[in-house]
Amino acid sequence: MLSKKTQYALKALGYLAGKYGEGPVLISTISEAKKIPIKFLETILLEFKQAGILESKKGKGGGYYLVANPKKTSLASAIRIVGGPIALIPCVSLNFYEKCTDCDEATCGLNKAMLITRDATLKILEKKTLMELVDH
Amino acid sequence: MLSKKTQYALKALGYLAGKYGEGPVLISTISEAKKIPIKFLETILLEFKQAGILESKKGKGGGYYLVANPKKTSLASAIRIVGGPIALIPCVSLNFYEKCTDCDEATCGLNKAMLITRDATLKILEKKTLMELVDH
DNA sequence: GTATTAGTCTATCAAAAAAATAGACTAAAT
DNA sequence: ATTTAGTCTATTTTTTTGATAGACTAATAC
Repeated sequence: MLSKKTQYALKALGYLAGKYGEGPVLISTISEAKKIPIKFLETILLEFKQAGILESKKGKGGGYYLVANPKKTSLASAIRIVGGPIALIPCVSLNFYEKCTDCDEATCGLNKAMLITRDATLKILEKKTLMELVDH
Repeated sequence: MLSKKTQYALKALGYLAGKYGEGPVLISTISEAKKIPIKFLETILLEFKQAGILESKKGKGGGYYLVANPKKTSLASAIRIVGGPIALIPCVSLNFYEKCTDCDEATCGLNKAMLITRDATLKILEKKTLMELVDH
């Protein structure tokens, strides 16, 4: 299950994707529209800015906006920025890999099963983009 | 990511699947083989017993064993017993469903994307069985 | 029938992660 | 200069996860 932070993040990105090309959107606007605690949302948006997905403008008429076309960013990369692993167990994670203490990956049945699962999940999340998060 | 408890659970079931038909296995044996804290493992095995996956025998020569052929139990059901949701967000979970507070599922883009992801994951986890967890 | 073995149950406890909040600071626009 | 709005640092609260202790009960062997 994705953490609440990650869910908030995806909702916020979906909202911004829907406003793409319309200039900066206030944090408070997103917060109210998507029912996200404003201070929590601030840190989420900052992380995306630091990752290069979002840009911001200060002062009057400021806010956050997507740098690139929402079709350019996959859900997988968005989740990784803010939420961490997509794989179900660490020994099968691309970006958050950790070696098992008690088993040999070459012979571990669990490893193999989870690897297949991760591939299927990833295949979808790499293909889907922020565009798909826009409500209709 | 699956909780450590769920990972322990799958490892334990894999071990028992490998010993299927050979009579009861001591908790302590599984604990040592798979490096699982014994008291933690006790509660996990109990949960599986209560769910009807495992059976146990007390006293000398006792232990835990699989009730049915390991091919009969899917990874999805094993995970659900001990670990909870497989879906990435609650509004898309079959067994741990929770309604979103801030969106309409019919029009929510996130909901739709996560539904597709869940289906793909589930398709695999429903097909794979405890048999696949056996090391080779 | 009593000693031993091994699972069962209840109760906590500790640590880590997740979620939320507060407030001072800085940049930009009017 | 003032207002607006994002940035940064710090802290707190809550929840979840992971781990442990010990008394109890059932079954077997002798």
